[in-house]
Amino acid sequence: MPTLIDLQKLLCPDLLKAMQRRYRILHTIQLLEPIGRRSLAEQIALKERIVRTELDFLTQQGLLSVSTKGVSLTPSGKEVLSELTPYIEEVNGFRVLEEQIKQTLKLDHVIITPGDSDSQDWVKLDLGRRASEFLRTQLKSNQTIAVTGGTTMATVAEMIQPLPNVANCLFVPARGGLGERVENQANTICAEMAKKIKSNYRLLYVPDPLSEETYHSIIHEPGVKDVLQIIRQADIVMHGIGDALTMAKRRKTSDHVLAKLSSGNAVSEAFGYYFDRLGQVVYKVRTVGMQLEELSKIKTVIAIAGGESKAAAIASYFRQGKSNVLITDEGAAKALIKGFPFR
Amino acid sequence: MPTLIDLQKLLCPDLLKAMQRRYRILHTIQLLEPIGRRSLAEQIALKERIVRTELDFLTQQGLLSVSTKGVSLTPSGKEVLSELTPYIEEVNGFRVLEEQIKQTLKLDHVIITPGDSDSQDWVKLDLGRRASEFLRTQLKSNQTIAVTGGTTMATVAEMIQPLPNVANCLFVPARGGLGERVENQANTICAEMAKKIKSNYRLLYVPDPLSEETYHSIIHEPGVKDVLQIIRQADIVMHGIGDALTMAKRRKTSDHVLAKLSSGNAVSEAFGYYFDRLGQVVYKVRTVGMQLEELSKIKTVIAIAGGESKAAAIASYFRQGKSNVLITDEGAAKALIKGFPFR
DNA sequence: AATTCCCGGGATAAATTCTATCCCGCCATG
DNA sequence: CATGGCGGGATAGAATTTATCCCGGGAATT
Repeated sequence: MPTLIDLQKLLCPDLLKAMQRRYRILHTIQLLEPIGRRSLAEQIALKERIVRTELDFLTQQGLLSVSTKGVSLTPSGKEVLSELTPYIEEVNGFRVLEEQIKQTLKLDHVIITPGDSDSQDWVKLDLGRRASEFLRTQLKSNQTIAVTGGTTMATVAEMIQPLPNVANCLFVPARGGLGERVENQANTICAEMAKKIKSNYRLLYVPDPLSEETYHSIIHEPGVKDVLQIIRQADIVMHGIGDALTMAKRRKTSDHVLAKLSSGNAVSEAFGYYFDRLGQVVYKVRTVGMQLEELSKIKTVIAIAGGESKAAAIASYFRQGKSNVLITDEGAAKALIKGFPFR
Repeated sequence: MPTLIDLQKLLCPDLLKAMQRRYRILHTIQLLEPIGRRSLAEQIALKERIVRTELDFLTQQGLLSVSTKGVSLTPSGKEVLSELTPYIEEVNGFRVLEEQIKQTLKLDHVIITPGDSDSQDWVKLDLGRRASEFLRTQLKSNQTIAVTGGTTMATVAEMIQPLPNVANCLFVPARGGLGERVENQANTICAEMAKKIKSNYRLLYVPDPLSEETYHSIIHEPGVKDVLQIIRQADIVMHGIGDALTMAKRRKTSDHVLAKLSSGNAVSEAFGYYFDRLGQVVYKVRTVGMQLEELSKIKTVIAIAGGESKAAAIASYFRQGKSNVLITDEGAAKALIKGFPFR
């Protein structure tokens, strides 16, 4: 028994595309509001005259309000967007994709957002928003959440909203500081998330990576030892998946290690582990924090990564990865299913 | 919780309009196939170039097949049309209209078809089709069906299809012959319906109307007496509702009777009864056959009438009418609800 | 066999809509 | 005060839609 969408795909496919386009416009406005026509046009790769036509129409329908600062969603615009989301996902065939990936990678949950983070910034924001919404469904009072750093995790912190029914949680960084911008460091993200949902946090002031000598010395520091203990007892972990060489360079890895990663055909990186296409660990940097083996004991491990170019890294990580939830975008999902690079 | 249609009405009303137009095209083709572009354009009041564009698209989508005789629905075209019907009715708000009329006229069932029979012939055909489909849901083996004459009833006979699960039914004319074309007479319609569903029929060879003297004589004729007995025991009655003066003229009513109908402000006619706007009987012609009072004893009495111009007659009849099912069209339904002429 | 009617496919011209691009004044921010 | 981003205004060219008509083929009717 076909749904209305199945019938409309056959009877007026062009107009479904129009619906998708308007949804995308509203959705992007929701993430970036208030935003002007030209910026929006740039974000969603449409000419400004076309965006204007659509904005005029949506405003006329009462879904947008216009000011000199830009356009924003009205309350009914927000409601329409929210109610429409499942239908748009049905149009996009996301349910099918989610199920395929779920079974292929043997996961408990897969969530796919529209777009491709490689092309549009708002897609990564949306990943963050969906990840925080998923966290909301899982989180209970008095729980401990360990989070990693990275740009995608930064969007989770940016998009997370207060959780009224949850109290007295504890956020900890899953690993030490990174050689990157402070706002993408686990400590910063951890603190921001904790503040936003009015919970506590502990920070980890250790370099990452570090020498064996320093490692053996630093793990006995009381301030470090305590946090490590908390990290190991986390109920939920949220982490990104990185492209191996990109992450290595970002972390100012030495030339000889870079050479090793290259010769080992490293594809992905998570928690200091570098994996090749088959999921084999080709390098491990010494870190203070959550270790890959420890993930097996944790009930909810959420991986967040998107972009078509990340598909290989995602597939590589999940060959051995212990995460049981993936939040990704349409670009990555389709590339995963295309069989590149796995199977 | 809004449906997808509610959301699409707001976000892309053009999509719904296009869907409605394509539905109407497919629907009209189903009723009149095979039909050419120019005829179809005329039927649905669109320019032939526009119809061509739509036909090209629908053919490309596999819903139509094209021959030198005209276009027809493909099997999947028929299926799509069938599956889409409830959605189109939701778009058109027919459910709401049906419910309103059901409650206003205190009926068991109301069925509304798209269009207005005043404007397009295919709408009357569709009334006939829907009426025969409804009959199919009600009819059981060994039942008796009494039918009247008229152009609308003729379309029921034209559109009815064999009923595999029903046997040994008996069709009888609800009243005697009319002063009109033979194909619209109750006898003809009765015979045609019976033949189409492989059942039996009895005919009634009596003039209608007739004098008191002839009446008292003819009702004792064995051939008439038997059929009258069967008519009174009918399980189902299907009848039309006529505009009073139109019917009177069609039946070659005398001038003095016409004057009486006019002075009595007759609005509708059924079973030889002429009703004014308030449902009062202003005139009764003597007929051999089903009488108005006898309808109360019959379980299923189906009235079939459409066209905006018929709304007054429908309302007038139902002020006192004993029918419990109405099958009408959108034009009549909307006029009924507009409060003209009742309430 | 001839004629008529309706068919699909072909075609042109005019009207309408869409699209690309740029400009102006206003407002907020640094 | 300068700068950046905003909405609203505007024109020109491109694309699509719309209106209308014609031709040859096939089927039905006379």
